[in-house]
Amino acid sequence: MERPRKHSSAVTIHDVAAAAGVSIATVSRAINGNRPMSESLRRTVLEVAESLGYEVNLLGRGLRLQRTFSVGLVVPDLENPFFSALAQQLSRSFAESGIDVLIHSADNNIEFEHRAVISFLGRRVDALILIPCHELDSRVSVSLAHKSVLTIQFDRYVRGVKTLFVGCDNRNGMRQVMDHLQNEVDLVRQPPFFIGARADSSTARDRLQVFKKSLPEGQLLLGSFSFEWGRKAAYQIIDRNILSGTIVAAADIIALGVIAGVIDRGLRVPDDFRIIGFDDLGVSFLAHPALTSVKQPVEEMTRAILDLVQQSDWVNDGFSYSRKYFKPELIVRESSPLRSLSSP
Amino acid sequence: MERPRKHSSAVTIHDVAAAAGVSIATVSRAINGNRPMSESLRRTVLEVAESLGYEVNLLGRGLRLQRTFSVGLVVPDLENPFFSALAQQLSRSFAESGIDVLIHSADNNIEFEHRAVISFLGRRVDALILIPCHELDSRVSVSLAHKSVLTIQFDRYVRGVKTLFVGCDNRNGMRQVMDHLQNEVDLVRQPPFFIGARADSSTARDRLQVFKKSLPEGQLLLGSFSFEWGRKAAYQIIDRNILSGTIVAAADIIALGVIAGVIDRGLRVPDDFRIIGFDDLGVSFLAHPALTSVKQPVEEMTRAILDLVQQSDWVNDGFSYSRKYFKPELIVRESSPLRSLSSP
DNA sequence: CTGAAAGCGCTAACAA
DNA sequence: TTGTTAGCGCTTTCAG
Repeated sequence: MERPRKHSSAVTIHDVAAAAGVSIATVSRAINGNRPMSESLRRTVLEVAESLGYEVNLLGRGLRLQRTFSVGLVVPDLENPFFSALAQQLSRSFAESGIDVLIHSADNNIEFEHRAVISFLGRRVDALILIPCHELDSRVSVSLAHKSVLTIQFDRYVRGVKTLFVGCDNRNGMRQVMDHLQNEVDLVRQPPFFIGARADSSTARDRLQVFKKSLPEGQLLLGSFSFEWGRKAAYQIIDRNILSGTIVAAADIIALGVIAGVIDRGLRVPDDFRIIGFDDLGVSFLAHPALTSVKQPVEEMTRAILDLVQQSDWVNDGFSYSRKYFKPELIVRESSPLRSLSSP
Repeated sequence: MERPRKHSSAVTIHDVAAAAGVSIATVSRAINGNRPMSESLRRTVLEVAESLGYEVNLLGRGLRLQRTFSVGLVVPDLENPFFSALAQQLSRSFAESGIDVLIHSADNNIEFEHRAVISFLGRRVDALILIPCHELDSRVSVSLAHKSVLTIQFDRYVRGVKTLFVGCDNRNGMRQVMDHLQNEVDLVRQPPFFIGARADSSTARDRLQVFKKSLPEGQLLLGSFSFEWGRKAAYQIIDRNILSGTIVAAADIIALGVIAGVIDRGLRVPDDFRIIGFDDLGVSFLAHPALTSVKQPVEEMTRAILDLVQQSDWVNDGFSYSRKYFKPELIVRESSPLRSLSSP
């Protein structure tokens, strides 16, 4: 009964038309249901379609309509929980819109990222949402996309290509962190550490710059957005015989590593080190103790992307170049509690 | 210079043909490069194509070829790091094959999962790789897919639909865990706990069954594959005034929660509780102390999927129904060290 | 070695 | 209200 034939040459609109004794136009109308036709005929046709197991061929429809009701999302790395959380949220926001979110991972590889873009362009997605791997190297991919389709940079952006952008106001977020510290720590006696990522993405750069500017005497350790780097950096600090202080991490995934490193060395959070993260998204709920972090308003962001895509159906005169920055919010938790550790 | 026109009505093979002064057939041949033609002409045509910024329209090609060089992957939830790791690995294995992996998240929702399947079928993917949400409820989606396209169930499977399957031998893995315990713990005096997931997926069921069968006196706590459940279950155990023992978790994500719960209550791993996970994939590297776990051979599994897809190009006589189970490997780490805690 | 033409499945003018 | 037909962009027979 359920043995499928390969090359089952799927049933088409023609088969349905033949079986129902109508023209293919009628079948199309019945299916799309947007144009006047006799209700009884529609029902019959739909029943026939159903019984034949007809499923619309979206290649044919897309070719004809010049619209595929799909958007492509290219993420740098699905294994990074921050990005997979963004992907998940984006899918969720699009779920009821009738637009599919197709996801491609670049595996942190400029070459693969480029192929993903080419592939999505070839498949004629209605929009391309791009979290670029690299601030400079991703530029060709972004501008290639921008030439032929509505392109939205998400979370990070490359310089020099004026596409739409939706992301978080990282500078504002880091300023909130610095204000928080100002109230809780004697910044001069006990200058905090910044464990960040090398400035090859706009997020890494923005977060770093604000820290540096507002606290020039702070110490910087730069690596990658990864757990391993956080742990290693914590070791480096402690092995310099610094046994307490404040650590600002550029992302929660780093902060998690820092916590692990601190504990590995037999010290405690927040008693010895107070630790602050960024993102509050992805794995941050795994942190122990609960992590003070800057929460990105993901849902607002992904909804904004949906709006941009839907709105572009109506606005035909070229793409606008707006950048939407969403304000994040510092959430103080156990890893950096609200009692002052500084003493006069 | 780079201002794009909306409705830029992308350049087609006809434009290239006109510009190069040849027929569209020639352009097609030049691009696909599989059929004899004068090398010099080919070069010219390709140059023209390049200069016009031509990109092949994969909808047209797919319609004509009845083949899209793409596979669809439907995962239950990208926010679960285990699934996003599988997705990442699958993409990686397909990277060099010329076949795109398009990913859809079902957001743990049977309805969305069904839509994802419909969507992929409509887009005529060459194969559908499915990690079903639910052992029973996903059946309609799986069998729908199975009717029209090469369908591979991955990691878990639904009952009653004979598709290909690629996954891990969970029963064998759990048996390795039990053997490990047998050597390290006095199972009768100190019967381990199993913190698992309700048996609504084949993985949850297989792991649970082996534990139950080989240790009927063990205690079972069943919830979901989540960090929160692990933590809650740990609280439940400790709040019964059980302050030491062995805990087998059905997945690393649960084990992470268990560790957090144990530490929350002021106890230690492995000194008070020895903890064992399953998967060794996704977030397991975040565990602290390092987690004893059953490592799934993901790379082998995803490569097997690639093989199946590629092989199906050659084998035309229906789909075979083989199930490929890959042997996992217990890796003992700090959370359940190799010194015996049992005393004679 | 190259071109003309058919047709993949679909939707939307245009006719009836 | 329904049918006929063109054509979206592509590859591939079949002629030349």
